[in-house]
Amino acid sequence: MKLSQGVEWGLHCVVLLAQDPDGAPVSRRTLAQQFALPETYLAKHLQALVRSGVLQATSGPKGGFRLARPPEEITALDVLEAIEGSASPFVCQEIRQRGTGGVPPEECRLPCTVSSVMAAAHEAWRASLRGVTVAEIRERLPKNVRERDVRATAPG
Amino acid sequence: MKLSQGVEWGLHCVVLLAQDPDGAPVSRRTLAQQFALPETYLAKHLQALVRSGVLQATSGPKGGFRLARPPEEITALDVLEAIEGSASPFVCQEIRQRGTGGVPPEECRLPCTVSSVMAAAHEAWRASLRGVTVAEIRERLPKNVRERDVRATAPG
DNA sequence: CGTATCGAGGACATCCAATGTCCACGATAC
DNA sequence: GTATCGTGGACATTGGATGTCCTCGATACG
Repeated sequence: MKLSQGVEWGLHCVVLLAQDPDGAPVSRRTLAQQFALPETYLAKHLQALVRSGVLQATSGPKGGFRLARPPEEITALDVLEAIEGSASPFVCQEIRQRGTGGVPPEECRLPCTVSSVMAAAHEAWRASLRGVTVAEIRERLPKNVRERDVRATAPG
Repeated sequence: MKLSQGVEWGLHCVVLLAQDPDGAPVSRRTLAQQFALPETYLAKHLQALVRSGVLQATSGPKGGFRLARPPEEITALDVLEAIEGSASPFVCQEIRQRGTGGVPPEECRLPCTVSSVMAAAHEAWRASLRGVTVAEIRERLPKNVRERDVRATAPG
């Protein structure tokens, strides 16, 4: 089980954008340079965040990305599922229906017990992430990091 | 994020073995036929369960696998981490230290906030799985499945 | 002791998603 | 009009998951 590293990129970028929610849009180039990330690949994840309604994009010169909602209304789960998708990491293959111990389909209308246990764990995981907002993450950063100006060090 | 299907195989096999904890060992062939799984590949996962102390293996004719502990003392987490490993799905790449916004290493002795949030979610997930034992899963199976004899339909 | 049946473990092939790059296109500020 | 931006598709690369095969040691049975 492995999470895409795009999740880390997305979370850090969204938190960074939360440091100046109403400022000018920040370009993907600036965001990529901020963390030394490959720009075009980061762009893929930023696109996913736009499609999910977490970020808002602006075209043209002076364009870029900003938060689509106040950081208090964006949860870590929003960012994660925008990038990773919301599918459960456990996919039940219904092996109970196969082989010499096969259970007939008419007895398999409900998910099997194993599947239910895994689903409950996934929901606990989601609940944990849903309980943390981007605003809270920002508040928990060290003071000097929290108050950094995103655009200050962007070279020409 | 995706779990290995070996987790599903392992859970079903362990639950099956829990239906007759003190019976004769069940061979990997019988287990594979029970769910129509590829035998040699299933063997890899069974080996992992042995290495983690969940199963106990016996060599020679009449050999096979049985539970290493009573099913009340085996949790879903034990089985899952035997097969998937116990590493967190989120691996912090410390991107906060890189790029134009780089934080100096001496300020990074503690894990970053993003990493902490992800770690808490992972722990919530583990706690959920740790709260369910193999014995409980077995109890929640339909009666006719729960009482099936593992070896009954094994052909020669 | 000899043989057949079992698990352990390594070498190897295959497949697919994650990662990363590049280009054509439309939008927009100046 | 042009340069800068995001969008989206095509493409190459890579590593892990999946799956097979072979050798080895252990053991039950005669």
